[in-house]
Amino acid sequence: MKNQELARIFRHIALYLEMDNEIIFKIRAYENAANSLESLPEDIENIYKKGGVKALEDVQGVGRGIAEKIEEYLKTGKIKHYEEMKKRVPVDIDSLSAVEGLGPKKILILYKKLKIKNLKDLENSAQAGKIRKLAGFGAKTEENILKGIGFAKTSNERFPIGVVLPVAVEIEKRLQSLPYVKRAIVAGSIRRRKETIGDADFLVVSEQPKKVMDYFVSMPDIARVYGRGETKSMIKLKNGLDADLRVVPERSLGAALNYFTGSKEHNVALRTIAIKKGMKLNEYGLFRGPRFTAGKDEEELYKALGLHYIEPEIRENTGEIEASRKNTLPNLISCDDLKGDLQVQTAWTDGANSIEEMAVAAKQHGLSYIVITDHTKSLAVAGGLDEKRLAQQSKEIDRLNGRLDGITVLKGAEVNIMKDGSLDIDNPALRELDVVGFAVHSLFKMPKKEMTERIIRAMNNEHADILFHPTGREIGKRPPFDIGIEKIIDAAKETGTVLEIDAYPSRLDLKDEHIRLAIKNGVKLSIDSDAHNKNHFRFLEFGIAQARRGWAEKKDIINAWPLGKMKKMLK
DNA sequence: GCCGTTTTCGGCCCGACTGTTTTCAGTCG
Repeated sequence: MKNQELARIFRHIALYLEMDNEIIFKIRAYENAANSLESLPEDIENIYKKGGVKALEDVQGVGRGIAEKIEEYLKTGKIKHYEEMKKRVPVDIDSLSAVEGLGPKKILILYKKLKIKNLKDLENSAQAGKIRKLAGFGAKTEENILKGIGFAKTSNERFPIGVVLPVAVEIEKRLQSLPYVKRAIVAGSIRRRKETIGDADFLVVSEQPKKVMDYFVSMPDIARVYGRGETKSMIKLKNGLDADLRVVPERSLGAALNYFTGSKEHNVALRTIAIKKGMKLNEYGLFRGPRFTAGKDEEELYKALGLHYIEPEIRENTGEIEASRKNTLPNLISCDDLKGDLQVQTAWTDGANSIEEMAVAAKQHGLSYIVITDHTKSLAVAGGLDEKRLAQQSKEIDRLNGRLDGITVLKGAEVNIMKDGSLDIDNPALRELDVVGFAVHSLFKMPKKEMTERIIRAMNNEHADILFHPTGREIGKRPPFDIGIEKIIDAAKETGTVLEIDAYPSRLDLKDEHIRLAIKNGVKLSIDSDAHNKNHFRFLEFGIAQARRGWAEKKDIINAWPLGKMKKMLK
């Protein structure tokens, strides 16, 4: 899929245009196209193959000019215009612009005056004291560049939501406990529950902003202070996470929360609506001329714009605003809607706790049923179960259900999909299970066509109920398998197979846009913790967030249904 | 360069902080 490559090129073109002092709107057009391509669930090459340049122009942010550049890239692997730009200013634009405080204008001057092309050149010139002598630069800038180089390696890093959320909530609590703080809220991509987080945004209501700033920039776990102003400060924590804090007056809380929650694209769209209505929207409120119209809370703000309230998880400007205007927003699944968990590992294989311990923990978590899905025999590293051991486990589950109260334990397995698409447990044994989960755990690098066919063949097994972690990715560690997700979704619909949203923080698989695509095609989903110990049921929260980002409703998620109805959905 | 429930031409989101400046450009989100 070339979507990301093209997005990166258009981002570079935008930077080069900025060096040339091109008008801001042309630059934004390239950035918009890059954003749009990055979040496009369909393969741009497919779109082009099906409908040519005309179809490309239907993509948001892509017009005649950029469509032709996409075509050129798909046909020749290059974009002439871009190649010329690179030739004229041959610098490593990604790594240089990753240095905090270094943008296209400064990069151009550094190249022209000092022939700086990459981080190494930059470091040498800075250390030699050459940068401070350039017009528009100074000793402070040089110092910041040197600091920035040290941080550049980590500054682009994104952290899984599962790692960041507890840290952010902790800081939120600390801020909230200060006597001069009225409200403290985590906003930004954390509030939108994006799967990975670039930085943490905190919003505070206080009448003593200076005191808040003092506290924030001197917290014990800070590695660096980027900036500190009257109402805004930026820091880096020792764990590598960047954090921003803004203080606003109370009447602006809703507008500020909306602004700092984003996404940027969503905000821009809202502001455009405000302008069309003869108003102005910023983080302090919605204004008609000098008159404050709305902004104390978000509901009032959306209403004043002629919209229904939009949940943070879907504020990505991917159709939510239109749906809000027409009052066709989804009724998103919520945190307490889940009744069961359909993927749970135990000490029978690579889990840490017994079946009973997992069942008790699940009940405490508010669930009324779980499925035990230990690995199967071909996954030797996990001590996978064979048909005989599965039968033994089944007897233990029967005994346990006789004893347990308020929670039902179902029999299942996480069966391996073999190279040829067959399953590693025979059909008579599968028939005995309540829920057959199945997944790829080997030969991750198969070519796209073979991998897709392999999985689809497994989906056609008469007992195969739920495809676990369908794309196999591990965030920050392993890319997804090369598969045709559209074909998998079609096959799920045809075979009545459920697709999983694996809530394990490093997986979050399926991802949001695939969830939305699956739902659009009438495919049912499950949200499972993939728990490997009794504390892992809390991961369900992240799966629900992921499902909400994919516009999922209760009716789409089979383990939000009562046990009887859920079982009827299975093969 | 994109886009259209004002428009196929004339618009295009808004503000904070820093550093190097004597009033602002560059960068960031």
